[in-house]
Amino acid sequence: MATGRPNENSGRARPRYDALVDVSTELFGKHGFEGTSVRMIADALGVKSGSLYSHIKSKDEVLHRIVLTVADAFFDAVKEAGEAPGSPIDRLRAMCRAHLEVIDHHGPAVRVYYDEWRRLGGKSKKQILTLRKAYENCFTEVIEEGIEDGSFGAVNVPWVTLVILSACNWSVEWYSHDGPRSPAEIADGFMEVLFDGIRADSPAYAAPRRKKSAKRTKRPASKR
Amino acid sequence: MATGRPNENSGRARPRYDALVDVSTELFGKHGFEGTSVRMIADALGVKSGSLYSHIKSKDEVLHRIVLTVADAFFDAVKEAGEAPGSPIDRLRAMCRAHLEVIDHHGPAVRVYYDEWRRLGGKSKKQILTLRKAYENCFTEVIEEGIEDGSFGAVNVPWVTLVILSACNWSVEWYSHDGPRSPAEIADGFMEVLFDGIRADSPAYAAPRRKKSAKRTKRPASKR
DNA sequence: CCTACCGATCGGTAGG
DNA sequence: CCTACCGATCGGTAGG
Repeated sequence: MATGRPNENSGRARPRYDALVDVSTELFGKHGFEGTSVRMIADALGVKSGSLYSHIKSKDEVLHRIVLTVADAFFDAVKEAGEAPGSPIDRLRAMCRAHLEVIDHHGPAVRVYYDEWRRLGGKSKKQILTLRKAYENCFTEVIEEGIEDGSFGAVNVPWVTLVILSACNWSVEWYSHDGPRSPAEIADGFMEVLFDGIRADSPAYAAPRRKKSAKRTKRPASKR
Repeated sequence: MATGRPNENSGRARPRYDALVDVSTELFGKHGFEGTSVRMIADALGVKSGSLYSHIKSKDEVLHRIVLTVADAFFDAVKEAGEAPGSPIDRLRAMCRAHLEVIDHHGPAVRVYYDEWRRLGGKSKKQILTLRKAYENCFTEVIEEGIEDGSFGAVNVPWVTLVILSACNWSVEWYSHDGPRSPAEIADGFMEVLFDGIRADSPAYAAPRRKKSAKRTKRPASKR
């Protein structure tokens, strides 16, 4: 939050600008940034293309705004979840859930974020990379705390971080708001795999079967 | 393999066509498909843009060719690794390694595959989705075998499949040929996390410390 | 927010 | 593989 938005102007409401960003988000998500013309945006707003430029300086500015908003949302949500009270495993679960909830809530803007952030210019791109790094550090810190307080074993922190980040980030490719699993259920699924592992002699699989919950045999949302 | 390439012509060598695809791959990877013009491709080949059309029917055809080649490569490599003799855990490791090796070997074509496959038209897109589904089934099958033969616990197959696919697929975002970790080392890292989990009472973390190998405290390639 | 327009560039074709 | 060109469209600006 407060990372500095393009065209920021003292918090005044700008409904035209917001509508412009919203329809641009839809179009960038569907056709890609380069595949979307300013005339497509203007048509969707019911105005002529020249009129857009009283609200924006360039098409790139709109992309920057979309990507930055999502990067802020991921960082803020995960940071808050990671700092809440609770055991390391519960906080890790809450961070995954928060990540999935951002995907759920921001919809097509998240697609634009993942697909187009690298097309941003030098300074904007660095801003995104900084936010992303801070986001990742939230995960690393909770894992390290879990090792220190005995919640987790002597795991390899970077590998564990990478696996959990991969699960969260890849979920943009298959998650659907209308799918069969909620963000919370998906976070549970991730945590189950990460916590228990798959080795046969893990305490998770010792008789009597099925601890925790009965959902071990159900399936998650369809994936690709 | 043999999934039918666009413009296929009885295996005859077509060095001009191949060079065209190679430079297009580089340019699509750097600027995106929509951000690359046929004139940029022609310039890189040292010819005029009109001359390209004696080798290709359209710019879209080139994208189809690139994406299909990578989809084939992933499927073939993972299938072969999954069918080799060995324990389920070793085969799973080999499949991850094979995935990373495809990323390593195909370089920018893999970027294009992940970034642009959804811009393909209806029939081409379905072809890609079919290959991807078959690729994923390879993982599911090995995991199921591992449960049956007692190598793994009574894990939730879809969630485990999703986590391992996420780790493999997300690696395109951070893997570098010049990075500190080989595909085999990365596969080992993934398998370590997936097999052992992170719970403190896993046999992996029982005293005496450090089984398997001593690299539990080293770090993987930098990630984002 | 509009009209009118800028120069540049787009994917692709005709005919050699 | 080239010249020459097609009509369409690009992001953006001037002046109201």
